[in-house]
Amino acid sequence: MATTMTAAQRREEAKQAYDAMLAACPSRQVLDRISDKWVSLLLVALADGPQRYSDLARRIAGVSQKMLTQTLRTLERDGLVVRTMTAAVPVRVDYELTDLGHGLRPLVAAVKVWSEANFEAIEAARQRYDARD
Amino acid sequence: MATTMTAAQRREEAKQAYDAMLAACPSRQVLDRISDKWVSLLLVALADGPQRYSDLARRIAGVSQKMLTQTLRTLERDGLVVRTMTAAVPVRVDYELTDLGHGLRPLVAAVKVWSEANFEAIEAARQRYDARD
DNA sequence: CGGCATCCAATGTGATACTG
DNA sequence: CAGTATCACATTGGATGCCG
Repeated sequence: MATTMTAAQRREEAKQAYDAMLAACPSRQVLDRISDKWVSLLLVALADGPQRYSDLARRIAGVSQKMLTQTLRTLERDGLVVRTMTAAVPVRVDYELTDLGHGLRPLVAAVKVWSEANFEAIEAARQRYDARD
Repeated sequence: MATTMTAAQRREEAKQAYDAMLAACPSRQVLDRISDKWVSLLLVALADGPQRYSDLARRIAGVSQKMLTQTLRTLERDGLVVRTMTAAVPVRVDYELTDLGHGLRPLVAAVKVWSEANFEAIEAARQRYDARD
């Protein structure tokens, strides 16, 4: 039986090692969280100040209602964004970066700047790679 | 017929708008690319210098062989990493950051530092959020 | 207007087995 | 050692309809 357990055991160990690393390495969780397609985009969009839900939906072309709401919820939960609801008809909801969110903003901005500066180099590298044998 | 087309039309327009934004906004593509769970981890792991494939697999606990290879391939294609194969028995393959990759490294490192510094604040925000009614 | 719930298709990811 | 190939499954994400 020992041999038949080996695979499962290794899997278990690997998973535990991963979980342990997750717990021991907080940056991993945060890194995973902001390594989200829409998070960075949203952070950039909110950099200009408070925005209405519909404004965000318009500014971030291609985002579905579901993803926009979902992403905003996680950002709110993580304390990076505050949601302000104004009771009126129709309802008005604004989203705004918190201090915590503002702290992350320059980092995302830096990545954005880097991306714009090095986009051509990456594009060239891709073409070189695809053209190779 | 005009009414039945509306939904499809809106979808088409949205997609075109998204594609246009992708083309017009290069940072979007790069942002999406580095907004990958394993890319940032790999960049951090490679910061110390060249690493063998098996070393990387060991250092980044929880990554599957498939994801490791796949991520390394895209990084190589994007010109952020170089792959060096040494013909021997057994074969030896090393991965190393390029100049381009090194340029991105401090940015990822900054995010990592921020994550470690603000992890507790985020954790606290989550608990506050989850405890709310 | 700003959502939420549901269903469904596409994609991502992992486990496993096999190869030079 | 450093992969590739395949299958199965989980997650993502979009479409749609309904609600306060």
